[in-house]
Amino acid sequence: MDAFEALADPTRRQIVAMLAARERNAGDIASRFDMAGPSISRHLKVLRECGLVAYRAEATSRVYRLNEQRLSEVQQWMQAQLDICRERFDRLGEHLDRMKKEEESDAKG
Amino acid sequence: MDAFEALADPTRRQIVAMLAARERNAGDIASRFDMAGPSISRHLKVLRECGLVAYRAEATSRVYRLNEQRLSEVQQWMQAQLDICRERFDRLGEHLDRMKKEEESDAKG
DNA sequence: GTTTTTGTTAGCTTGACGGCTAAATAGCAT
DNA sequence: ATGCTATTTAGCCGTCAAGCTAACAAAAAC
Repeated sequence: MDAFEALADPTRRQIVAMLAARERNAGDIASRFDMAGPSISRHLKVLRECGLVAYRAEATSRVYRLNEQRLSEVQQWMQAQLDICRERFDRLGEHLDRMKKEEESDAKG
Repeated sequence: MDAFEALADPTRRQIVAMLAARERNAGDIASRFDMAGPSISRHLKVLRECGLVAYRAEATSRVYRLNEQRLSEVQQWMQAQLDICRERFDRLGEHLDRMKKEEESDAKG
């Protein structure tokens, strides 16, 4: 499952948001959801496998952290589409400006 | 289906990218995929219903365009998480700087 | 070494998604 | 009116995601 699919799930987005603020162990994360432990564990696995989070073992617990790099890749795709869209919009503005000027000079000439 | 789920599908992301560049009618979009027309039509419906695209009727065809606003909302969520993550990282940097300074003044004193 | 704590894996069920073909709808042309 | 083109809707099917419970693994504590 890729990062886009992983982020499609609201529970996983919440986990990402939690880890953006600070790292947490699996139990801490699970305790904040009204959902069985194994279900959260699976969500964490999905996030791990697509590279959105990583963890380190610490005694019996696993401390998860967000992988800012992978999230950034997704963000950049969104940004790129917006840029393309807005750049086109800007061009349209310029185009209309040109049309307006030509119209004015036509009126004069 | 919300915008995050809609963007989880690669075909729909391609459509979004196509429409970021310029508006296109349904047939034009469909022709660029090795997939039956109705399948693309369904993808367009999903994108419509979550507000990522809109269309206007033009003769027998429907001209689709990207709704930059909705895409922007998704982008902003990503950005917010990254900001939180990076702000924390910056704080850590400052913290380490403080520690280093204290260490230095300890060495002197 | 057994028990406790913490977390993951296995196995099952259910519901939704995404593809297809066939049929319906809507505008345009003749 | 009839047919032509563009697009969507209906209905079907296979796959897969996400939830649950029960079982397993590994480190820590006693």
